[in-house]
Amino acid sequence: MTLTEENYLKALHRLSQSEEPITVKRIAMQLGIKMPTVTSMVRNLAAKKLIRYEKYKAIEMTEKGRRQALLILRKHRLTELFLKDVMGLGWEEVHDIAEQIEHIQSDRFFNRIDEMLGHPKFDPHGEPIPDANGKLPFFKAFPLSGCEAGKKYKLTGVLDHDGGFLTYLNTLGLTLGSSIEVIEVHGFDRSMEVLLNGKTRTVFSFIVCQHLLVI
Amino acid sequence: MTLTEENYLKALHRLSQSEEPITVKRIAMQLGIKMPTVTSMVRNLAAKKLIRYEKYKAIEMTEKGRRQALLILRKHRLTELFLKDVMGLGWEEVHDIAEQIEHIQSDRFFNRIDEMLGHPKFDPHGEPIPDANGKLPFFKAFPLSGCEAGKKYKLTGVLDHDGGFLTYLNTLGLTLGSSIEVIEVHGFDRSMEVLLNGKTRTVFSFIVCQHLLVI
DNA sequence: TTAAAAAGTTAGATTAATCTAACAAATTTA
DNA sequence: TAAATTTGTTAGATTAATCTAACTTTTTAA
Repeated sequence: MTLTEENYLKALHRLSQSEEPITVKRIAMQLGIKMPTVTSMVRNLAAKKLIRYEKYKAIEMTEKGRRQALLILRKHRLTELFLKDVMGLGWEEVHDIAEQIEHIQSDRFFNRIDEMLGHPKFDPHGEPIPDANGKLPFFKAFPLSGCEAGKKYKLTGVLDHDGGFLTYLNTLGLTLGSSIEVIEVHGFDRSMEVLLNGKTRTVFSFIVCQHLLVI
Repeated sequence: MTLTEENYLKALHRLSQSEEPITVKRIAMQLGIKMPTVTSMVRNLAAKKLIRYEKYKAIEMTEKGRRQALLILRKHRLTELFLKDVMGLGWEEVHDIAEQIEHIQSDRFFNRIDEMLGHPKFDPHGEPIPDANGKLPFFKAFPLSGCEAGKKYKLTGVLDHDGGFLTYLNTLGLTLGSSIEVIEVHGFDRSMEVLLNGKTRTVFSFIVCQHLLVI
């Protein structure tokens, strides 16, 4: 596959996540190119059985196409985590670099990254990381705000990457993988009494709970 | 610069290291492509002032072209070291991956690699690593076998990457950056009495000395 | 010193990815 | 439902990087 084809597959996969059908127009907007360019590329991708395409009809990904897209997504998400956790780069700068590294062809390289990160299942946005076969786990991380009192969860991601919020989590000793036990949920402001890592007891406002992704 | 242009510059730089003039034929062989392809590309590179080119004459790199080539070489060599020392991949497998990663566009990424490696000046083949401005140090590492008694050197690379040799160096506590003081050189077998890191005293055979690169 | 060989160039074709202009189909709306 | 709008396709051009075939220049060697 060429680099361009890989980028189309990624865009296609992203578009398939919404309810709207995948159209030539949407692909063109997603990639910032013109519609005729898309028309010719979808014919090419269809010839390679990566998508199903009929003139004037909505486009669908095939199982093969989805698998390829997820393998690229896996490389992208593992790379982002690696750049951040191993190389110490900031969240705001990792995306553009991962966008380039995701096209590197080397199983050894990405498997080693996966190992060094301890085979993570989610990226810090709470998005699941596809496995080496391009398969996704059935479940997805959800915000702590929807959780029940008396249950225990694991922090897998955050939805606010602002310095302030992350610093706040750090002072609580809360990192990816930490346990969060919900002791009580206060109805009046939807704040939560929580026990962190079985040690620290504190209160999370509803806003905070909305930004913490757990499984 | 396109990926292809970067690869031409790398090839050009490598060819410029030998005594032979740089010809269309040699470039074509180096890159495994046909001569007419090279002819058109050298016209392009000349238009960009990266090389000097006149029909039927030998090709020369300009200062600008050399600088670009060295910046790519810097990325390549830093990447190789990183893959090996930080990610634990083997010497035999790092080249192909570095060949791809050297084209990543991100100063942050490579500067961070440089930092994590402690700003290495040489790769383990004894080849100097160009600095962030595409400048090479004036000197190059040389084998210990040519060194004088009574002087102190720093280990910067090895020419034998066999497991056995490296294990031998490890048991002596010798790593990149270690100091080696030559106490005496025995004329009859050209072996050397040495003091390692100011502590361990031992004897290196001529063969060993030939495989240790120092400055 | 000229003929043969090697090296280099030109011309023209090909492929991937893009574009604009013009036309066609599908959808929305009056 | 017919006109207007939106969406999609075709046709043909462009650019980068490559090729083959044919021709030219330079070098080597008889």
